[in-house]
Amino acid sequence: MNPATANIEEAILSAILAGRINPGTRLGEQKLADLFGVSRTRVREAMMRLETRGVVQVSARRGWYVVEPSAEEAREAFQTRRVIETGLLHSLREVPPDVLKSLKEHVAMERDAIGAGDVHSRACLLGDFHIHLADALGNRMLTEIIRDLTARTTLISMLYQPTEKAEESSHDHEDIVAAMEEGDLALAARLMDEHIGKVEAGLDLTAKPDPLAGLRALLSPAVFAGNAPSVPHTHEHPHEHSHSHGRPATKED
Amino acid sequence: MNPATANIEEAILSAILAGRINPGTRLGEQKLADLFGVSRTRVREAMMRLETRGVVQVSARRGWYVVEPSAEEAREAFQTRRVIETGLLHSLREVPPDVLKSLKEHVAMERDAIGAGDVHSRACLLGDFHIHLADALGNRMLTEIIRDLTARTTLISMLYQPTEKAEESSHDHEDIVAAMEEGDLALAARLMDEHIGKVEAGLDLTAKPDPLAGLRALLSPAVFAGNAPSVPHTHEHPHEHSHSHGRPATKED
DNA sequence: GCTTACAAACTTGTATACAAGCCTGTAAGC
DNA sequence: GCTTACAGGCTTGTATACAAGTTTGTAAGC
Repeated sequence: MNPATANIEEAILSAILAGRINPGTRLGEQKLADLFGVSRTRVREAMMRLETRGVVQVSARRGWYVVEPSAEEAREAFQTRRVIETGLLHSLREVPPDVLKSLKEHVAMERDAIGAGDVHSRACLLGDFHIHLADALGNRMLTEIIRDLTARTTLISMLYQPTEKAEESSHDHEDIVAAMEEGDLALAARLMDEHIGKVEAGLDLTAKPDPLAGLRALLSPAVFAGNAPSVPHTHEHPHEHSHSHGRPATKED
Repeated sequence: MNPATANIEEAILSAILAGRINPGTRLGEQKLADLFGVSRTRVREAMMRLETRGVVQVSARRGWYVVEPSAEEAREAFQTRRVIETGLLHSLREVPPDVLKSLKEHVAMERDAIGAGDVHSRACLLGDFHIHLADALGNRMLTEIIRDLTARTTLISMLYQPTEKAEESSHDHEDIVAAMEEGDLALAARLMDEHIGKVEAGLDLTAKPDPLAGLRALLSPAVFAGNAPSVPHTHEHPHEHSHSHGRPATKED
């Protein structure tokens, strides 16, 4: 594949994984072309690839948007992750020592980031745990699949997660690795199942992603008393939610 | 997505799934554009999407080729399928009656096709069983993932499978469905694991895909006795193997 | 007869121009 | 004051032209 196109694709995907791009964000072709110093053609290629991978969508003649998964799609994504990640642990007969070592190191880094209050790298690390696990197996197909799924669940969390549970997630990861170390992979699989279930349960999927949520929060209660001032022109695209209303970008696990 | 692009993508993918396009086949942009009555632009879009999905590859300024998975990639693909499909069965608590019904119908169709000696639809059906299983769950993400994986394993089978085992595969499918009917999903998962393992074991991954295999078969032993006639010009691309040397296109399961 | 060099044809890579549609801002009419 | 119609700007959709590289066919030289 063209290296420039691959770079754009990778840059956007990892920005999503790191929680640095919000769901619903508009990605204009020309703007990205200028940003990366390439022509629109390349950007379009990258976008179409990302569309195939399920992280962006095109709205005809309006632009490319980072996906905003529906509640239904969220359920599917978590189900899929559960199937694959428990299946992965179940299919293992034993855990290679170097894999175990690198997973333990990863969990240690999670703990440190949480202890240091480093919100950003914490968010990255928590999502990366699962990718790291797949990667450690040396199966690139599986790694890529899980990467794409993680991108989606990251976006889902940004839309639906009302609370942060970084400590709990990290603890779960620790327990999973401990079970792997003891060679009890069935237990590890069960813990993973519960872990993903917990994360999913922590979401509020009934709360439809509300494009106006950020706006409403700004409006005073007087608005609802009848004497409403006209909604100020935000010059914001109706689909482009600014989810950047203070809540740190946390990943789903 | 553009409907024309989607059509091309779908047409090529399903042709691969049906075993009607061989691995290594060259897919020229202009040729496809003429065939589908669209411009090269659309064809390129479809090709890039298929590349993301892992079924075609581009060779710079030479053309697009249907992938020829290496032995290593073949192992990864089967491992991935095993992980996902056993994970899927394990994660099920119970099997909805309508799903069971449709799976039983599918297996019956397999039997009929085998009985009737209908090689082509048999090949289609055997691969479709797995897609059908995922589809029956109503999880579109999982279905698409398995579809892409099945495309790859289909190509792998065409490259490496020395023998056909349609009856055995269909029997395996029957047993899996039977276990599902009895509600013993752990058994179903184990059977699935063994089934995929059997299919993989049936391949000869040591036999590297040989671009000249088809050619050698045509040459008389005299060729190797020293007085070799010059190899006839085949006007065939060096990478374009004509795997269509008699063996019916069989899928891996 | 065999090898090597060269030219022509063909294929993809990339950019750009223009077409088509959507959104926003403004003004006219009620 | 409010609604509706319209124009302008902006963004993607699509095709096409040209650039760059690969393969193939041919002929000259050894």
